[in-house]
Amino acid sequence: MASRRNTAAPTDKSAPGGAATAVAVDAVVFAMDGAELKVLLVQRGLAPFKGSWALPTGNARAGETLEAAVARVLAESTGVRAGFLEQLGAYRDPSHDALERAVSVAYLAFLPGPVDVDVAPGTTDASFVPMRRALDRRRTDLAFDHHQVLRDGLERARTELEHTSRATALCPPAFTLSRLRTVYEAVWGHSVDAPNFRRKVLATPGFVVPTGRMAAAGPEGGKPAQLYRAGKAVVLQPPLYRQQSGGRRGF
Amino acid sequence: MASRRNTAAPTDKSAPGGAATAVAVDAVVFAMDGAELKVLLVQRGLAPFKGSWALPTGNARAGETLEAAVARVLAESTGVRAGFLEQLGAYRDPSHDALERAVSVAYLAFLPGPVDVDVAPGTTDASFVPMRRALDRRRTDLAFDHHQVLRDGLERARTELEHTSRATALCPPAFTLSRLRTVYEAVWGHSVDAPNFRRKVLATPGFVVPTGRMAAAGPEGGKPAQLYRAGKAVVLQPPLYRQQSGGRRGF
DNA sequence: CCAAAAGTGTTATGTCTACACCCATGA
DNA sequence: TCATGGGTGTAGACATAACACTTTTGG
Repeated sequence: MASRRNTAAPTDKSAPGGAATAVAVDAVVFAMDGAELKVLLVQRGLAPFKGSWALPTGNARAGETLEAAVARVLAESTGVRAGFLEQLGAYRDPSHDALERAVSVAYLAFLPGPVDVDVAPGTTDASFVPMRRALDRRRTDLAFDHHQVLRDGLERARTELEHTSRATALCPPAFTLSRLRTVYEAVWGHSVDAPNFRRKVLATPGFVVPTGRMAAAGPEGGKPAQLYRAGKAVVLQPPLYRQQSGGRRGF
Repeated sequence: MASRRNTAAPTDKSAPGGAATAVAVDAVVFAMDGAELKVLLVQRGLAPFKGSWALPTGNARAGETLEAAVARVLAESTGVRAGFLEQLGAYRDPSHDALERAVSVAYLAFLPGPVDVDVAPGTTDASFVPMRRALDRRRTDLAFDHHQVLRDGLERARTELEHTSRATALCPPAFTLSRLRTVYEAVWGHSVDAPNFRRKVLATPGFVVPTGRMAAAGPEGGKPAQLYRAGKAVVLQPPLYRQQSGGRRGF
């Protein structure tokens, strides 16, 4: 899954010449793997939290926007390139020493599937791990306040799926409505009625656009499905409501 | 409106003994004044942006949470105390010099009405100004990236009113449903049908609770209205939808 | 009595949910 | 022909918007 990378080592420090900015950026990168939602984690090889898992993180450089910083940190520490990174919030790290990590700003990104991950110098492992495992404190010990950041990222993703078309970012360029539905089911943690889902998606102009092509039928048969691509709409009006979180089947 | 304060001058710098944290906090404080929405601004008496208006802002101190920092900065620079401050987002200041304001974290608060505002040392004026004027670049020149922060704050307030009971924070402890409706109209920038609004608010359990008391009738007469107080519900289910922003009457 | 504002009723229209049912494919 | 999954139909429950109407006050 993760391969040792050969490129030059990132410093993971502030840019030489610039003053220490004390601003860290964290990346919450979600990806679908089959019907399962996974998140990108790295295992730290250096203090603090050596040996713990963590979200990809690093320091912003002087003169760099936060978006550029998180994209660079993500690429340098895992080799992963994310298209759109959306700000999740700012976190005052409880373990902050005065200059380093005075504050960290978390960003959220969606990928269609798990991609090859580099293990950068300073880390001992890096991979996409199932959400359920990543959020379980008994099984995964996350560095800094990354447990809270990850929880917030999941909650943000859940409401994003209700109100925007961002779910298509968790699908490949061409996808069936079933694939899109499994995204909703994986993120929300409960099943979604297929006929009604189909109608609501197609009734929202610009959510998905038919490609005219068909997907191959599954190995067990079944009617071949129409292939769609993401449309230009961003806001879903009306929204796609998830189940009230009374009976939780999710994480 | 604004009174000169006599208390000790805040330093508006990082705490003595702590290292420079480079983390600024900004406060977006909304208040209702009659049927109008206003925002708290201060006129800067010091560089940078001397003479410009700005949101109350200052630096976080070492060891201080962001919430504590913004509450302290708000109180020190205007004398205003806000109950609940909600994080709006992190902004990389385009005009940042390496150590100061490397990043600023904005917070949002609601007050029932304009309160007395102190003019702290380092500022030449401070008051609640109408949203329309504050957002109009030709009439109000805001320091830093505060124009964008203010726009984001208004947009956040608009969606908060749709999905949560936060609108009650813009009302006094006891209020009529008409008062609550004017809050929605002021923030959304369009009128709301009174009968339907009433029904939806009362149908949402825990949104408002009747006090049993009645408000006095207005100067021009009219049936006296029931007084309500805020309930314990936070999320509105179903939401109170604002008008689609096709015909904008607002800001 | 009139104007003003609170509050109730009503109706047409739309939306959501749950589930029955049909269609096309692989084995 | 059967299991599997794609796709359509539909009926009841529920929510919404628009507006007519009644009630209670001050002038």
